[in-house]
Amino acid sequence: MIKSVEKAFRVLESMSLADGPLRLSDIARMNDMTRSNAFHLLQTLQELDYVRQVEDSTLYELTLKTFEVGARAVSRNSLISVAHPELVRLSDKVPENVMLNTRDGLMNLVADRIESRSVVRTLAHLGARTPLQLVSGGKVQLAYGPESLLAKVCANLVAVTELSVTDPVVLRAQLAQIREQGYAVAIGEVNEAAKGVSCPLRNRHGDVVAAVSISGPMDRLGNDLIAHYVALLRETILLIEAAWADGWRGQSSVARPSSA
Amino acid sequence: MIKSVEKAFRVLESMSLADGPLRLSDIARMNDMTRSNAFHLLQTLQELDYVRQVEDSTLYELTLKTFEVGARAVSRNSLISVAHPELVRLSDKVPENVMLNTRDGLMNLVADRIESRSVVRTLAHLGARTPLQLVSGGKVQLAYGPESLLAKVCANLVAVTELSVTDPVVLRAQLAQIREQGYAVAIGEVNEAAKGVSCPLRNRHGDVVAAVSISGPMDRLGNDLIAHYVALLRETILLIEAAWADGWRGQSSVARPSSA
DNA sequence: TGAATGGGTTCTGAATAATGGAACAAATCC
DNA sequence: GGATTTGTTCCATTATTCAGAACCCATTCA
Repeated sequence: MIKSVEKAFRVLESMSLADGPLRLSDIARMNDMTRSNAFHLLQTLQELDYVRQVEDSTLYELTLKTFEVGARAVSRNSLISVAHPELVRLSDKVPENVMLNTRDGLMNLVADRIESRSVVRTLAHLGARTPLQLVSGGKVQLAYGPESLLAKVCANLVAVTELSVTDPVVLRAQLAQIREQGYAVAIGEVNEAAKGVSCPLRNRHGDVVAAVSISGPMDRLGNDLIAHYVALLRETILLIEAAWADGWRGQSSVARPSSA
Repeated sequence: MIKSVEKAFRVLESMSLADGPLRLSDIARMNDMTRSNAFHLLQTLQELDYVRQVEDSTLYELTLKTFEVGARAVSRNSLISVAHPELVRLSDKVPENVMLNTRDGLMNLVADRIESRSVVRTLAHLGARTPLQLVSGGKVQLAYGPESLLAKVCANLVAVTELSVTDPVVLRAQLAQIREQGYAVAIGEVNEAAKGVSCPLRNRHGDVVAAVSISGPMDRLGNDLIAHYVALLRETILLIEAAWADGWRGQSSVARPSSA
C-alpha cells in the first residue's frame, strides 16, 4: 500500500463528499495530515487536473476530471443507453425513483436513474455503490448469480442499519424466496425510511446481468402496490431486453467522434 | 508533484482508456515503469477499491468507484436534472446528438447527452472534457464569459486538428461573431468529420452558465439546417431556463436517502 | 518431453522522495 | 490592534518507494 497514493485518494474522496470548496487546513484536519502534507497532495492533484483552486481564493475544489474518467469507465456498458428511454417511460407511470442496477464486484451500482418528480422523494444517487445484499437490486443479482459470488458476499456481511441482513442463512432464505417470486423487496436495509422493489434483467443467454428497480419512501410503497409495480417493471424489462437484443443485430452504426 | 501519486493516476487513466482488462506488464509498459512498480501501484489501487482483478485471472480492470466519485462531483449541478427531460424532447425532433455543455475550468464538459438514433452518428462521450475554444459549446461559453477567462484560454492555445484556432486574434473575432448572431458553430476543430451548433443558456441573473448543442457528422449538418436547429435550441433553452428558475422557488422537496 | 520464454509476484537493500516542523507573511478573528 | 489561524515555502531527516534479482507458474516451441 503506497502511502502517498492512499492519502491522495483520501483527499479526493473527502472533497467529493463535501458540498463545496474546502480550505487547506480543513482538508488536512479531515484526513489527519499536516498542512504541509495536504498542501503537497493538493498541489499534485492540481497539476494532474483533478483539483483546482477557486478563482481569487485559496479554497480548493474538485474539477470534473473524476467524472470524465468515471464516465469513460461505464461507457463500455451499452445496456445503459438502451435501457434509458424505457426507464424514462416507466418513470412517467410511477411517482418514485426508477433505477438501473448493475453489479460492480461485490457492490451494487446505480448505473442509471430517473428521479421521481414527487416532492417527497428518496435520494437515489447516480453512481452510488452499496453492498449487494443490502438493496433490492443487488439481492436480485445475488439471487440469480453464481454461488461463488454469494459465497464471497457471505464472507463479509456487515450491518449498516438494524434491518441489514448479517446472517448468511437468513440471506440465503431471502434469495430463495426472491427466485421463487421473481422479484426482490428491500426495506430500509441501507436506510431506515426507504423501500425498493426490483426485477431481474437478462441478456440473450438468459443470465441476469442487471436489475431494474423502483424505490421510494417506505410509507408510500405499501404492499398493495408491490404487485402493480412488479408488473410495470417486468413490462419495462421485456422492452429493454428486446431492444438490447436488437442492438446486437443492428450494430452496424458507423460511429465517428464529434464536436460539441 | 508527488511522484507515486502521479503514477497512480497515470495507471488509472490508462486503464480507463483501454477497452478491457489489462495485463500487469502492459500497464507497466504503457506508463514506462518496472513491473514491480506497476504491481505495487495496482496493489494499492486495489486495496482502495479503484481496481480489481478479473475473476480467476491475473488481468486488472477498473471498478466503477471512479464513476461513483465522479457522479458525486457532478451531482451538485441541479441544472443537469432540470435540463434532461427537455433535451430528450429536443432529441426527438433532431436526428443528431443533443448535448448539455458546462464549463469546468478551461475545459468544456459534456454534462449530459442524448444520443442520436441515427445509424451514422458521431460519438458524444458523456463526461468528455475538451478545451473550450475547440467546440461550439465551449465557444459560446467563452463568448459570453468574462475577459479574464478568455485571457487564460488565449494563453495556451493548442492545435488538435488543422482547423483548430490557434491565433488569439482569430478566436476573438469568432467570439465577436458568436455574440452578434447568438449562436456558435464549430467545424471539425477537435475532429475532422464533426460539426456542432450551440446556443447559450443563462441563469436567473442572465449569466451564461452552459450551452446546449446539436452535433453530428459534417455532411449532414448543412448550412441550410443551421437556422432551423438554432431555432429549436432556443426553444429548448427557454423551457429549461424557465424550469430552472422555478426550481429556485419550488425547492422545498424533502429528500431522504433511498434503497435500490 | 524438455528447454525457453514471458508473465505475475515476492523480497531486499539503496537511495530517493515524502514528510513533519519551523518560519513567515497574510488573512481572519475578537 | 493584538492574537490566532491560515496558506505557503524551505529544509533536513527518515521513512518510503522502487529497481533489480530471484522465484514460480504457465505457455510455447523444438
